[in-house]
Amino acid sequence: MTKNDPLQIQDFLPYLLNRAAETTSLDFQKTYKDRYGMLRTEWRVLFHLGRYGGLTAKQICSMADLHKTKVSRAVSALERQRFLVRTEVPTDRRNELLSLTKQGQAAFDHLQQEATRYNENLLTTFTAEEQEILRRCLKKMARIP
Amino acid sequence: MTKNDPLQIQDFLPYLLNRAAETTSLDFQKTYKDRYGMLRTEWRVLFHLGRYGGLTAKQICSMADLHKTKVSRAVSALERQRFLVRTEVPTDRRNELLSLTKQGQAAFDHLQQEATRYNENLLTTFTAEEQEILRRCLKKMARIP
DNA sequence: CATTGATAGTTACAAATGCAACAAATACCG
DNA sequence: CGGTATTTGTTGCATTTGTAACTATCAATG
Repeated sequence: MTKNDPLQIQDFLPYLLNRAAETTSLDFQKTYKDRYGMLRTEWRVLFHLGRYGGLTAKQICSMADLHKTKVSRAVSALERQRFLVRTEVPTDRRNELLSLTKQGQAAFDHLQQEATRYNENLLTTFTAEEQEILRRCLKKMARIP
Repeated sequence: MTKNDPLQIQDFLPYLLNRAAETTSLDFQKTYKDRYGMLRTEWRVLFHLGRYGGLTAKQICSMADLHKTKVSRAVSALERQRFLVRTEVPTDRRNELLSLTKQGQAAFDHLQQEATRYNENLLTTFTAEEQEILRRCLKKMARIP
């Protein structure tokens, strides 16, 4: 690709990233949508709570780079389905500590396994070096430290 | 990462891909949203038309991996803003050939330049080898031939 | 050609999202 | 203290999206 060739769409990274993200997300969605009735954001919140334990909505917002309204609604949905509970933090009653119920933990355990399997399966087509580079480049573009 | 370590969220590719896709898409959106009043799908359709000339909605669907309703609405919006026109195909009046107006072509020319610049800027942090691997891995995951 | 089936594209309705305004609690500062 | 500003989280409303049903045209088959 010389500098003056017109840009191919498949070389435009936001486009490529969106397509890869959609393809893989829709694939993996099969794992949780029907069985647990979760949306993508809910799965993402569940994953954070399962992986990192009790968190406040604010913490999830910044860790997952999600807007607070999206998190607020995902938390409500997960609460409604009894996957998590809120507990007041007495020292600052603006915060609510979110933690998984037994049922939420079970769902997380299962989905984490599936996620691991999906991920490993996806990565098998790449060499170790490619995996390493891919991860590093994606993190940089997503501005994840 | 040994096989039995729990999966880190930042190593789960659908998650990483979504974050990178959102970050870069929102960045680049600054270029077209205010100035041309386009949404992401509309920019995507415009890009395809500008890059590959007259196409039918169906062709755009399969090339861009977009659902036909999304394309239909994007086309209507682009038409309303006089970025494209539809012309009947006499041999099969179900098809409509979509082509850019002068104004649409001008917007495309400008945005393609911006896209190239944005892309090159994003890629400068990577080595040539990394760029190559990144592109290849993303295409494979997006199932782009 | 008449009937049935397929294809291109649109539309109606429900669900999800983004944005701004909001309420409640706390922090800051005279 | 008392008032203003910040922070955490929710809600209302407009916009966008997904799904399914729909229209219009064409193809295939008897």
